[in-house]
Amino acid sequence: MSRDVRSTVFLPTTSFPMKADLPAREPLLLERWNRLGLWRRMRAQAAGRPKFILHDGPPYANGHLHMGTALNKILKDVINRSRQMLGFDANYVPGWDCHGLPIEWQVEQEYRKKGRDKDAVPIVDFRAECRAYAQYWIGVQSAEFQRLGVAGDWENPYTTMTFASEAGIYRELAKFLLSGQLYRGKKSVLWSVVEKTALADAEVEYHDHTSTTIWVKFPIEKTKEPDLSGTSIVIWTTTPWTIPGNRAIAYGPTIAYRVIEVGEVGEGSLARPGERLVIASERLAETADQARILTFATLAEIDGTALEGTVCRHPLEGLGGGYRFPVPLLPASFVTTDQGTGFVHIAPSHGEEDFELGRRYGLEIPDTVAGDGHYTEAAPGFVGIHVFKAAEPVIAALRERNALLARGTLVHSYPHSWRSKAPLIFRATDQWFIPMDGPHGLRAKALAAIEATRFVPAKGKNRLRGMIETRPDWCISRQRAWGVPIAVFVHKTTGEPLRDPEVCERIAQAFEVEGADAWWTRDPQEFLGDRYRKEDFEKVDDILDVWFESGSTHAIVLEKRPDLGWPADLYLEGSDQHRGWFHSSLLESCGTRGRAPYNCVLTHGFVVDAKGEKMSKSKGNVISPLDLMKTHGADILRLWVVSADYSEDIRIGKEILEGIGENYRRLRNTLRYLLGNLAGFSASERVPFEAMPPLERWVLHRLEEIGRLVRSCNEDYDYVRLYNAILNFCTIDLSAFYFDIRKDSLYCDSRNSLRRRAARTVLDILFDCLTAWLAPVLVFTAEEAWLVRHPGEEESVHLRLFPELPERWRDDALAARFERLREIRRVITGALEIERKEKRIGASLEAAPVLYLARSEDRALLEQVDMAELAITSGITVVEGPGPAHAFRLEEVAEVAVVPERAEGAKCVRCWRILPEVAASPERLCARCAAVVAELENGSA
RNA sequence: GGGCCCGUAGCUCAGCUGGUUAGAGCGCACCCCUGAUAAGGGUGAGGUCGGCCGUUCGAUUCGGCCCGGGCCCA
Repeated sequence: MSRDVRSTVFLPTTSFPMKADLPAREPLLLERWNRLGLWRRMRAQAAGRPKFILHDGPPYANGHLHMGTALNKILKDVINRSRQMLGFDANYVPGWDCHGLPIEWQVEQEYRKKGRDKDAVPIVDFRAECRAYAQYWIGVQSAEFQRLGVAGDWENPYTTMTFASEAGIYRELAKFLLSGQLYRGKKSVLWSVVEKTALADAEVEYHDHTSTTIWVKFPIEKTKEPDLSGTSIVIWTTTPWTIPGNRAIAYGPTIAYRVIEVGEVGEGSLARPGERLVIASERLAETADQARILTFATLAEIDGTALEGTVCRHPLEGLGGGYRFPVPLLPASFVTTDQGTGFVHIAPSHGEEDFELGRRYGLEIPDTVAGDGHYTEAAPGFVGIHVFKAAEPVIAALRERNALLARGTLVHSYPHSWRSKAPLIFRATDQWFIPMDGPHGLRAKALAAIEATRFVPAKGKNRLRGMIETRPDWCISRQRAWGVPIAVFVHKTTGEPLRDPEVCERIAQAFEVEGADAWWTRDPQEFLGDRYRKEDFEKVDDILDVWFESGSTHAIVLEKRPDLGWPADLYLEGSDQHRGWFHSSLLESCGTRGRAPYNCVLTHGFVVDAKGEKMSKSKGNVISPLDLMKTHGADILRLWVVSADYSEDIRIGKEILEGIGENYRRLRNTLRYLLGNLAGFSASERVPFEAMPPLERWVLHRLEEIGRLVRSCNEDYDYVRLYNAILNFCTIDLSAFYFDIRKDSLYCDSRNSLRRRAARTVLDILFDCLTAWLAPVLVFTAEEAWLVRHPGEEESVHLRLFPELPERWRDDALAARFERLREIRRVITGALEIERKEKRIGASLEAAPVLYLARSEDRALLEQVDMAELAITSGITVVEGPGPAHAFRLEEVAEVAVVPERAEGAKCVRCWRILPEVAASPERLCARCAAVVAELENGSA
């Protein structure tokens, strides 16, 4: 052999590295896209196409990204990019939720560190600091989202705190006000009597607190149940000061109760022998013990349902001339027998459950306690006493009336103010509500809108419907500073809010110019104009709940921006947003526009650890997307997103990421192999479909099939299915079959050979398809691969569309033939595997098996293709018949038998096939290779 | 405690309206190749379909209970 044969072999060559090194390479691609102005180009290119609008649910502008926000944004990005490549104009405008308590809280904490007092700072200055704080985190999060490869209008996002947004949100509120869908009512909220303000849940700390507990007798006045007449209901409470506010007693309809008559009592007992009491059976022993009742007789056992319609007298009846009202017994599911007596005293002003129950049954909601913690005139006998000092006076009054059965103390977890550390109380306060029912029928509209909306997965519909069906009126007011004000004037004598469109418009215009601060800085008379006098009105100082704000983004973003549109095609958030954004957006939009702001709602689950448990700092199982960026890269994270079923909770952990890495390498190597074998490919080399060998036509058939899957999976938002299909295609069809078979042709056939040219034509198509299909997910890798093949300053895979594949490629009959061929091939590889184990062969090219086919259809199949080529053997002999008994067979492949034989002849030094003709060649080349080598020598000579 | 939901091989997922020995890829084990080489090919072992009890001729698929987990309320 005179020359280096290896140099005549067309081995793959590419600059696309096998090692991805994503953490280093991705930032370079991001820079390139910024230089290129890729986003603007994508928009310009899609101008005029049908729009696809995924409206971004605004994350809260506070803190770094976590796995949940990363999952959410990546999923949105995959969908948007896919729609863009499907031929839509998928503009994506990211947004941020900026107002609200957490930011106020952070700013206030910074104040405290510096020893400043928030209340001493003018509200407008405080709001400015909150604004700056939000702006800072918007910058941080924006950079982090972009690092994940999320494409969007990052230069022009929306936020809820721009002056335009504040004005827009106020205009939405004004729609509710002017249409009569806004009323002021009472609500029981956690209240600090020290700061004289309502507190939100996040401002509450729970500490142990020692409370005085009391057992109180409520004499029955009226009952249907004869066993109950002349008895008293016994309640237990940890807040004696709420007794003046009592208006009802709750019982459990499924709880068993007992009527007892007190026998002997111990020393100091407040119980009187002979008196009759009603207590839950399960709580009897404990209660008797506490009351020092030594003996008692059970007079009757009754079900909770027997208590229906029973009415008691108030235990303080007559005190200070008050408490002369009936105290009804009401059924409630929250009554338990874990503690107490199985009866819960209900003070509608002083507890959430109490309040809701009171509202449902139309109870009075008295203002028994003022903001500073002192009893009002509504608490006769206690006026001016502070509730924290009320236990003894209340107990004394109860004892006087023989209404106290026992007292004690209890150490329990109790809410305290995070600021003053003082214990909190529940107190009825004025709040603003949007009614769910009534003349506007918001609930009915919302339920109808849910029916008209597509939910992915479908179970989301039930969840949202269930919440809308049972929710109380929407309380939209908060007693805070950082938000859009409920800019409403209430008439001092009528108590009615002023509903004047001109006033509202003046307020809105002021907000547009100088932001919502105007509500605090301007003279109210400016808003009221000439027709009203500010002295006649009370200016509301509450702000809007942030859920109303984010619920209005459809109006201030989709409707207002000319590059978007209303309603949205899709809202996509985590499943917690059934209670949150899906919910508030639905109510806001139904209240103002009569329908949902979205046509489709997609929900995803939560990110959990490898065991399926939630990630938390205390468990130490938190995985940060920002860390993964540094160790794995965004494409790995993105691949993780599409490889998981987002309709359920999504696990992440070391093993899972390793698996994703394996799959990533498979995809990357597929692209690399394509690139390597496409070196120097040009259009002139292309072979028309009709001239292609069956194997190529089969690959094109598979491509066409997957091309349709790409479209249907996008329609269904089913990325796992698509991802698995593409991965399996690369692994089973390409790597293990098509690529393996075509190596011989690609490496050794003449450059002019039809077979090699057809193969390269198909590789080119494969490259086009795979880079496009992977581009929405592997945004960096697909771009990197694309640029290797299509270098150019202005080039980007993200400016492409998914290829339109000709339907004529579809050939189900051909696919069926290949299915059978691959079955037969499996019998051959199975037979060769035994030979390998027995060390009779190594490479499959060392074999030239005898293939016995009993079926004539199978023999006909083998006439259309070269089975040796498909099985990568040096030869094959096809014989009619069942084959000898010792032949290799597979149970699941009927009527196929293989007798392995070693290939006869010598090994071609170029293509490594073992053929008889090579033995006769002085250069040890097969006929094909000899011709190719000659061709190359002539060409180079 | 209540509402909604989930639980198929080590991992990620398929399994239509109940019906033959429950599938795929990855991983794993073994073997081969050394011209995709921190690659590639082949063969194989892995599942009492969370558990228990029902309905049924028959249940991974329907019902109940329990266990484990998640979201939202309380």
